[in-house]
Amino acid sequence: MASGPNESAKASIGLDALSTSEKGPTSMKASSTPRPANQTRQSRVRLREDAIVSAAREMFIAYGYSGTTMAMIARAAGVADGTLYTYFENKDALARAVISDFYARLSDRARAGVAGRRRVRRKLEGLARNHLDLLIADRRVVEMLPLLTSSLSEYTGSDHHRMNREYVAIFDSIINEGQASGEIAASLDVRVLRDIFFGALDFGATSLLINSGKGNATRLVEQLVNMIVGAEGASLSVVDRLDAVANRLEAALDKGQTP
Amino acid sequence: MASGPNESAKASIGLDALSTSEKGPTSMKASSTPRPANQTRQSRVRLREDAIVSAAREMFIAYGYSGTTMAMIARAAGVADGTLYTYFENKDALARAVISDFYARLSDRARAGVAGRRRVRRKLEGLARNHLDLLIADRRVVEMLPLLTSSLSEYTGSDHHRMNREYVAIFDSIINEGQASGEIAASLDVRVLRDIFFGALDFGATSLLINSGKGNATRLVEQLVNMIVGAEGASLSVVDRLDAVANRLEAALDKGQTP
DNA sequence: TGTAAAAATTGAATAGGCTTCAGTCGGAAC
DNA sequence: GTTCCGACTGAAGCCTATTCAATTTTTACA
Repeated sequence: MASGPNESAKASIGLDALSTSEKGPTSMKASSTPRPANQTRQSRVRLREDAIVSAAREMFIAYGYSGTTMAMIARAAGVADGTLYTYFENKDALARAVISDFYARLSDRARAGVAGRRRVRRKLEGLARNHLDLLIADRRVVEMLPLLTSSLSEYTGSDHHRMNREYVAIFDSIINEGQASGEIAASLDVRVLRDIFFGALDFGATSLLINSGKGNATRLVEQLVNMIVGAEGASLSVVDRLDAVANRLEAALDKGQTP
Repeated sequence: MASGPNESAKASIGLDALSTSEKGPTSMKASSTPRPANQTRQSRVRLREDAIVSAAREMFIAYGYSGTTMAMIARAAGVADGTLYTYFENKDALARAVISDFYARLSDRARAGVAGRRRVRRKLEGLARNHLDLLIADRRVVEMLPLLTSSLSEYTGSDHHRMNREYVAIFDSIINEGQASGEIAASLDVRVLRDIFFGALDFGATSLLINSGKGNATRLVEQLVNMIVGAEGASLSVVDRLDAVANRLEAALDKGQTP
């Protein structure tokens, strides 16, 4: 419900990265000597891994992190308790896999949503809407993240950090485009815009859930994008525009006077 | 603003509210028949409660929620394990008390910081800076919140919800003032501004911690406030109006030239 | 196809943390 | 001085994450 069936490759990507970095059951031998006979096993393993992650996601969403036990996940995935530990080092690693899966879906959808749009404003709106929708659907998954990063120094360089960077790059490139075309004030710092954009959506998602809002999501997205694309931040840019107006008037006056 | 500043009583308020709603050791008898002799005992109890909450906060900040055990808190507070349960129903309730304490401090500082300033812009800057600083200092405390609200319906009407509303009221009143004076575009929805303001600060705090930023906090606060107070949402319309004015002047000049 | 090696799976046992509760302590009331 | 009552204690109980020896399944190879 919250997520839906695994589209195709997207989940695999996130999980691939995890299975090798966390504690994948796939041996190095398998990757060095890919034999056809191995594929069947690998695909079976992959399938089971997917089943475990899916089961975990559903349980986490339904009961929260501390509210779901490993036994519950095992039962839901149709495996024994111990089997979970063949695929994931511990409960935290399993939760991280769920989050990675979420990120992969988020990025995929974001890229798809942005791709079809021409104007910077529309791209930002699409990105915001997609982010907001997924955030609302999988809120509990996202909320687990701070719990799992015991120290920030350890977060830096982690898989999640990488995935987050990749995702944010989509936003950055839109901002760059907007600043190049003049639709977004060049005086605004991309890093600050990031905080505003994603922070507002994060908070907005929670607000919407608490107030069980309906059309409010649209209002939030619209006003948020307005503040960024309207060339707003810049009282500076207002000054610039005043300059431009003055220039135009002067030019017009000059033209009129010369003859 | 919203209420009176309680320099000394602040922490007590939050804890009072908790100790009665959670599982306070203070009997109803005590409040119905306040005897002088009782006060000593009560004050001792209050002191111990404070000690437990302080110890819990320090442990939570140092080791995170799941990383701190009740035994650790008990040792740090100088009491036996079981004593914790005389004051708080369980680990979650203790964590909630820590968060309530944090909220109380946040509100007090915010009111104090805003009080000395005249201009809307300065008030917002003060509020933002205070919020950011405390968020960075007690990040781990704040991160526990989503964990403790198992269901959003249960959050509504809770102590935290009430405290959050009180705190946000400070922001709201500044926005109202700004919109009345024209410094903030009236077209901007307060609810959306809230999400942007607090969301950006929340995200910004994490960003700053990850990048171990220095002067970046100031930049974030400045640009964020700029986007709100710059009369931005309206900056579009301001720009439009300037354009319109320029057009009219140009047209008038052209007309004057033609003859 | 048959067999040995390797991988995957199992679930009972272990370990550790939250929570309880029967018993002890210390001050207040009279 | 005695009784009473709430505060306090810490060992025991329970629940859950995690381990690991034993078992089953799969693969490799003759």
